[in-house]
Amino acid sequence: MKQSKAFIPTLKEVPADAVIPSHILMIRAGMVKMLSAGIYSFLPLGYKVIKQITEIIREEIDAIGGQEFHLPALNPREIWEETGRVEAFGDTMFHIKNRDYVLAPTHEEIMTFHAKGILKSYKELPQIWYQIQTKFRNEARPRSGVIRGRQFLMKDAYSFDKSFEDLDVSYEKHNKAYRKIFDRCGIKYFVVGASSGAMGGSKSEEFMVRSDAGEDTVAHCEKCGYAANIEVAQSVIESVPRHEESKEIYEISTPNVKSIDELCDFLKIDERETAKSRVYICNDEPVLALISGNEEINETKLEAVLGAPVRPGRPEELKEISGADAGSIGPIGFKHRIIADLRLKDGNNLYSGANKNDFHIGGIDLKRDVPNIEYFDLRSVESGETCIRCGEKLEVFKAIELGHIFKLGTRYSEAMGANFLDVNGKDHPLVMGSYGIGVERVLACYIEQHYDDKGIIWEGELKPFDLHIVSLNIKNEDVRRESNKLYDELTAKGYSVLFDDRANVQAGFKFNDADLIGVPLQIVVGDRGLKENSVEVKIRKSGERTKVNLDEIYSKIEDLVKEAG
RNA sequence: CGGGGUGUGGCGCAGCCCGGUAGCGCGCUUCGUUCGGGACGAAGAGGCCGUAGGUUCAAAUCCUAUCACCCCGACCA
Repeated sequence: MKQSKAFIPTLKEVPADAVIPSHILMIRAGMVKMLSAGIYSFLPLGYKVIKQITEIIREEIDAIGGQEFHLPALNPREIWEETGRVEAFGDTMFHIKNRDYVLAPTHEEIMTFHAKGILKSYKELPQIWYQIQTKFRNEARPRSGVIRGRQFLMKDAYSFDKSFEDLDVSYEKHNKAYRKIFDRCGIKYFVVGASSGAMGGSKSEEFMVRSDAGEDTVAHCEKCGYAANIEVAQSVIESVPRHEESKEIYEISTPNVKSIDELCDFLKIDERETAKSRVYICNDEPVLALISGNEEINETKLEAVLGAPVRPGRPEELKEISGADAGSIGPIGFKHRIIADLRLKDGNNLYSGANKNDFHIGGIDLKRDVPNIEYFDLRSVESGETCIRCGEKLEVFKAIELGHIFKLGTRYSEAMGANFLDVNGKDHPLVMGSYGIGVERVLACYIEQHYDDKGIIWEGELKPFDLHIVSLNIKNEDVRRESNKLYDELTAKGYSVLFDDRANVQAGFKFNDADLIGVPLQIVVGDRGLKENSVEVKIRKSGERTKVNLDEIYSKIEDLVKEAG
């Protein structure tokens, strides 16, 4: 590809609207251009990489028996009514104004529609069907470039099995295929097990990539691979000590002391000697949640414990419920349900609010003084805490969900009546799995993990080109002749080559463009080197440059391509 | 949806407070010089200042409405 003819509109300046590295670099390298919020055009360079990603996905899904479909994005609304998902998606689903169609946000219903009445016998199972197509979701807030868009390219596969045991097999095939796909893409990822909850599915796992631009917070153990969403993550933590001797309860005047910090300051005590109170309303009933010191209650865990949504009590309600305002509430004399974080289990000699403004109580023994207390895991895991599985340190960080494999079960087949006949001629709903990959996210995540201050650094299978010939001063006849010769021969040898043959572009400009685009190997052809019959080969990743005699350039390139991938 | 911010040439921005008919850098066109890490000179092209109303002799600038985009949060997979 000759750059003088290629449409690769690189940008020197950082676009005002882009914030995260991958977004900035994709725009600057001329890979994408935004059309509207969350809607991007892929320009030739970006699309080239996208095609390579989808090719890897195709190979690996085909290898486990997948068959590719091409499905409509425009769907009759009624098919989505059958499974109740028009309501479930709500405003996230795009509706067509002048006909009763919706734009498909995913394709469970459509695949199930095709299975229905056609996959009639257990003999035809299992099937793995997939597609790589654009999905539409009316995201309230698109962000981070291509990572959360209103339309996005997704590979989604669906498996159809005759039993849950067979589903396990299909699921495991995808699990392995996904690892191969992301490994081949050169992405560092980890797998988070997620309990799939109310969807009726039994198991789901998310393939995640660490990134500040992520929308999920996870706890991860580098050593043993334990990974969990912060909403369910656990760690080994020390409970507050139970002292030999339990003191008697006593009231302390604590004027204007509201926060735990203020309380510790005022009484010259450690935060572990305190129990913080938060009042939540659940099913219109107040619940007092106690947590050690200044830790935060994890509301998702709380909701799981209580089995219903919660909301923090409003300031004006608190006095009515407890007799005091926030900052002076505590378990002693609290008339409603009391639950506490495990860390506080059987703690004694604790300080907490007195349910009387400007007073706290000391000498609290939860075992003695709060007999109805219940203990649960209510706190969020924090970085540096101990892994429950291997004892190493956990890290807590943001992550992007790249892929999701999910045992659906019969939710869709039952709702839509997609049944098959077993050996005995008996009707059963197809047992389904669904497996998604955000294709553009793969690209964005790759860049998030492979860049420096100059630009993108391509390696491995995703690289848009093997080689970048950078010809300095192509008006010089020797340079022109040798560059063209190199370009023709390297292309003939089967390398994909980007050739910066632009006249009237300064050397520095070309170097910077080449670093920005990030092809792994640059071959710099200039008259200076040609006088010694040599060109310079630069490895983009290390910045290392070597003079190579033209006589041995092809063998050298062969070695370097192998090395640099 | 709540909070904050921004809309001025292809890109990045100044001008707005204090109204007087639009400017800078990059990019683009032509010519010349240059030519190994984003060159230099000269001459050009390109904007009804997001949109719609209003105030005023006069609006990029003041007022109102509206739209778009970005960030934080909520929501979502």
